[in-house]
Amino acid sequence: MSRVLNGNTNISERTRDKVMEIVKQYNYVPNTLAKGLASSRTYTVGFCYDYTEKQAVSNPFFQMVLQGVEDVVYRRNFLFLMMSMQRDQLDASSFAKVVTERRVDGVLVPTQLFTEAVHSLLLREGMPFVVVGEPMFAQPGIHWVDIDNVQAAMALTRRLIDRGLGQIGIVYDEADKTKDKFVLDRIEGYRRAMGEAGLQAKEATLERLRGMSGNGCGGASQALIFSTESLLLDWLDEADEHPPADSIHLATFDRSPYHRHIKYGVESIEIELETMGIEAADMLFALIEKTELAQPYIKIPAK
Amino acid sequence: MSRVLNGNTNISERTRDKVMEIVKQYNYVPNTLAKGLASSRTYTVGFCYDYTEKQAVSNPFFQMVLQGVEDVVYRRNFLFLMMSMQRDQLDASSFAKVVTERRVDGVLVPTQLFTEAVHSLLLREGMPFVVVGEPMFAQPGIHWVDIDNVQAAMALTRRLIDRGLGQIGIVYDEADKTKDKFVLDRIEGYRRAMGEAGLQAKEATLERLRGMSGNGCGGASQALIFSTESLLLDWLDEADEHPPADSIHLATFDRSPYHRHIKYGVESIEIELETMGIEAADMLFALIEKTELAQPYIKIPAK
DNA sequence: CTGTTAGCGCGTTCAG
DNA sequence: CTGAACGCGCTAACAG
Repeated sequence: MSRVLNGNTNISERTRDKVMEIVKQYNYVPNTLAKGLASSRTYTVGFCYDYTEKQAVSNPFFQMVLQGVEDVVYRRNFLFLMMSMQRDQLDASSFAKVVTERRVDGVLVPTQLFTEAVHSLLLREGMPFVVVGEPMFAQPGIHWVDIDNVQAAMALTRRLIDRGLGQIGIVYDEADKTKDKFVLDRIEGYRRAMGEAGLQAKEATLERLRGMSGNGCGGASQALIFSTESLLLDWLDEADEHPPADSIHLATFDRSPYHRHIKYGVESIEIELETMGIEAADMLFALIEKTELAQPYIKIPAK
Repeated sequence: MSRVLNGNTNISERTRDKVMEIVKQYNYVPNTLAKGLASSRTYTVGFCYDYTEKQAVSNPFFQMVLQGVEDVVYRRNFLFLMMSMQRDQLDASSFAKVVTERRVDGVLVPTQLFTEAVHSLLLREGMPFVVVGEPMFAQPGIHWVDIDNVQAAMALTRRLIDRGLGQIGIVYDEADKTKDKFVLDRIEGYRRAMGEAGLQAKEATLERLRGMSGNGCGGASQALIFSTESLLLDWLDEADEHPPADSIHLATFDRSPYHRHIKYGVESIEIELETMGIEAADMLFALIEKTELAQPYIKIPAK
């Protein structure tokens, strides 16, 4: 009986039909748990998320990536489990529990959560995994998918340059720089675009910008690119107190419907979060099925 | 052996210790699947979410509620599964799959997704459930938890009144009104607060407001309360084209860090989404354990 | 109190 | 090609 349901070939037409009929009759639903117990697979993948990140700040990231993941997971007839994890509280997390109990066939881990401790746990348990976002530390055998932040920053910068803006600065946060790889990539992309246009790159933290306030909050820039959205919000706070002298353009990597209602124009670039979720899930399934992967990682270009 | 792990009382100290030692020694991890198969429980609850809702619009709702849910789910040593569902595509949804395969012990369903079809499926399968948000249709035996939107609207309205604003209108969308119960509640709360203050309530759709544009986009109001955030965004779009003649205050029920940077002041009220998640999950566990519930539903007051 | 055994519902043999 | 038996790891019921 299990043979017909699982598409085994060695089955006569007649038997198959007979089984199918009874299946319909009793409207039989296979028990995934039992199936899993017998085949030692769970037909479930896990998605790990940051418990500490309580910010309700417009965070399309989470939802969009999830959307993509769910898409392919559903198509494969899998389900997916959410696993919370507190930073540096690995043992107490439901993530650790799920992995050690082997309640999933593979996991997706956001780069912010992918510490060396997480990595070794995964390795020890032999659990397939894909990191969402480029990992903060390089190690052979780690598969990941990320947005091509260098390329996105170049595109965004070029867009400002094409507008005739020559004085363009980029704002970053010192702490983010060591914590999030994408901040470095965005700065890098900005530099390249400026270099190609023969313009001078100017990088500053919010504090440095404040020091240059003789020229307003923009430090003599016509445009400011914010490496993260929260920096943009911080800058806006300060601009309320000390408005910049000259007109200024703002730009960021996240989109918000509020942008067009801000006093200053806010330019942004579309980042394909959903695609990232899809690619990550596809990669994970390849690992689960031990398919040979063409490449250890994928970078998704922004449009 | 199963007896000691599951906290059975009829066990001698000596045996318990002996078992525990061996457990440590082999660092044994119980297999939840097998446990589930034997006890016909899954130690998992499902959270159903809207697949069609692709809007990355500042939607703290989802995340915040999830946060609360995860909190209590984790504390109970359960896990939770995400189940997508397309509106009016019940059969094809992973929600239906999870429920009929009994891969969870109970589910949480957002009111927007809680149709009669969903209800009868749940009933047929005998699956415990809690609706997140007040259901659109009344039926005995449905348990739900919601924000007290009437109270929240009253609080928000009063806050505007206390500011000395007398001409306060509320904006709603005709379609939302039939689809989302909370819109009705918010209008109701607004009415009450206005009534108590002896002020005249003025309700309008965005279209009606446009008609009154002789007096600007606000229709002679000093303040506008938007029943949903997307309406606020729509209004802002129109205000860019035809700015209101007089100064105007805006108010809404969702918070966004962008609000304070909008040309007009935006007042908002804190809605305790996380609490809603906690209460919903608690209620679900009560149902799963067949505990007697004090009340069929819970309304959470806004601060 | 404790050791033993029969399923839970499937996949996977192994004979026929 | 097909039916039957066994085992996945655990709980629950049954004797001791």
